[in-house]
Amino acid sequence: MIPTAGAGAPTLEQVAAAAGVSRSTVSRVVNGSPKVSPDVMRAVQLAIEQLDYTPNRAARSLAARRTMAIALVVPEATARFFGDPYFAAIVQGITRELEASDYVLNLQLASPESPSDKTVRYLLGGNVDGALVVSHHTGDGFLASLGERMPVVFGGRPLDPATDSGCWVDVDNAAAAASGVAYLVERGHRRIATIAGPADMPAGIDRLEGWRRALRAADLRDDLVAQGDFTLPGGARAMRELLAREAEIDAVFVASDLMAVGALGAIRERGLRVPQDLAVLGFDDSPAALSGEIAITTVRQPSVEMGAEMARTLLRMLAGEDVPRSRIMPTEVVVRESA
Amino acid sequence: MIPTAGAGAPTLEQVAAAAGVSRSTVSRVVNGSPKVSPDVMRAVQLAIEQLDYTPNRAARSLAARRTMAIALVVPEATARFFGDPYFAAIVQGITRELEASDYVLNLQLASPESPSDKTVRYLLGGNVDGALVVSHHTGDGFLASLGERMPVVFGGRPLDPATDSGCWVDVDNAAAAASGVAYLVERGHRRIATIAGPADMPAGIDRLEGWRRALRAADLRDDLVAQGDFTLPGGARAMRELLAREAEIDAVFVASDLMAVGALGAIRERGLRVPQDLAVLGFDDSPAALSGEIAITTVRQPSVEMGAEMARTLLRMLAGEDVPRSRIMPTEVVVRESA
DNA sequence: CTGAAAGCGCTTACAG
DNA sequence: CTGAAAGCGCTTACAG
Repeated sequence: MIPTAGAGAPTLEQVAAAAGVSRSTVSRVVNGSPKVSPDVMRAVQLAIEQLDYTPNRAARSLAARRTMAIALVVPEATARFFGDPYFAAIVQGITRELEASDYVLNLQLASPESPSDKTVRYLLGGNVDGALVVSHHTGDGFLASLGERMPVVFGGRPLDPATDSGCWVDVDNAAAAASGVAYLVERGHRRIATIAGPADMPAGIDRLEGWRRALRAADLRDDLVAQGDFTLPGGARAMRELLAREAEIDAVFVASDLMAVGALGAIRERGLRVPQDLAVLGFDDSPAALSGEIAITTVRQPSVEMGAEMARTLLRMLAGEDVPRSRIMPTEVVVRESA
Repeated sequence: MIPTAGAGAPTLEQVAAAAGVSRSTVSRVVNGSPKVSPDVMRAVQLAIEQLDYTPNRAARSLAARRTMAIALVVPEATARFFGDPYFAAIVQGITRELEASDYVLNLQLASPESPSDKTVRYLLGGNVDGALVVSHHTGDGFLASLGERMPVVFGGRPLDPATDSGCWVDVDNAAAAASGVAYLVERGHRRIATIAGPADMPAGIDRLEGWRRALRAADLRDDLVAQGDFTLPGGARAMRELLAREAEIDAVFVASDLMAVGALGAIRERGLRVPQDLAVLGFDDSPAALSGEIAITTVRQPSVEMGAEMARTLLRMLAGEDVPRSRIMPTEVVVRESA
């Protein structure tokens, strides 16, 4: 016999009867209303304890017109979501912050192109009170305008400031990348390539821009660009392409640590030493930077903290508070072995 | 001004009015009841379309006493959940199967020791109709007995057949490991070590047992065991330990591909060649097996398919169908470069 | 095949 | 500070 979930669970009505008060009063206690006398409060809490009462979520949602659920929307294939420690950090920050709240997190893995009908219906069908959107791409107008329909916090700046809505948490990717590349220049590197992130994502666009900016400031050539896709094999592929194109490269700025790990593999295949023959600078400071034999020097962004800040901001929006449109977090160059 | 989610959404009542029928009839159409005349059905569908109606999930849950939500419970730290491609495969299979259903998936990352109050309340509070539990450990009596409270499908056999409840999907880990080790023996290896998985998990216990069984069958010594934890650094650590203890090792069976990647790094540090000096056999056939420079020979388990099978089984339980208590999936040795 | 009505378990003004 | 009552938006026997 298969049991049924939540069958026979005690109701607020039963708690009220047990405590000898009205349902309204039990509701007030459950929701932490301040205007309940101490002794009544105690009686109700006792009854709740004895009956092991848990409020029915559906009934609560229906009556209060709030779901107490938040969607985490990630327009990426499952494999990429799980493959990049960056996401792990973001999720960790989010769950850490939500743990203390009454909200639950619902994960919506969408396709990178445009969200499925099911995702759209889910989001717009009143199933969540707000959404956290991470890793958004150009062309996803639906997500970009989601902020007009419900409270939304984006991880990363909007691609098109005109159409985009909602708040966001980000780092100054261009400045961060530029400071990393400036470090390479300072160390004496002159032929500096880059492995860029996707050209349809803010992080991809801005880090490339930062690399460019730093090279121009140093009067160096900015022609060595290989396109990456934020995956490990993509980083390896891009590095091979770079190596095939130009033998004189003495440093490479890779737009994510995971791609940097791939690049390191490609460099090793060619028998080159890191950092002696070729310096490698990553971005993120995710666990990937420390996963290989050589610790990767990287531009650190506080990913866990960014996830936490996203959640915190959404929680405040949900509580009706005013929040700043954007929050820019600090970055720093973390020097290790690879550069 | 922050918008409110789902505000002003059309109700079933409005659809009924627009279509000129009763609410009951609209409900029947929405739920695909067969006893609705074709023309009425068409009229209702038209009204639904025009109003862009989506049923209110909370109201539906409350009235039907079903949540249309499934929990995915993973008693692992965020970092491990995201770090191992095995989980990615499982989730991929699950979401693929659920995509076509009306159920949504709620991720519950719990601590490996015992689930937090919030997780327990969430599961028992009638928030989901059933649960999928992956990566369970000894000592988690709550999860083990969850099957007595609601429909549950486990990924992996129960640790204690007596107290455990619910259904499960698994491979024959012992037999699979034994066949892999038999392959190593066949290739002429004689001093075969193992890096085991956690001793509090079925997969850890059974793969170790399989390694042992195959060695004894071949009259070889089974004393070279190092304890791993299913993480990459853990695999590297265990391999270093093995290498320090015994110089004559000519092969190692590693209980997961991710640990095998770590082991490969440790072997390279020692200047040994794979597979010439030391053969490495992994387990899973996850993307990790192909992530490095050398393709890892591994014991394949159909992880995506196992996730899909778990979801399928739960869906059938939820539909009131009888399902087999367990389902054992096939495995095979995939020969590549490392052994 | 269709509708009227009760009810799912809560919250929330409104009175007092 | 507390309670009676309406109502949230659905589903589901029950009649017909």
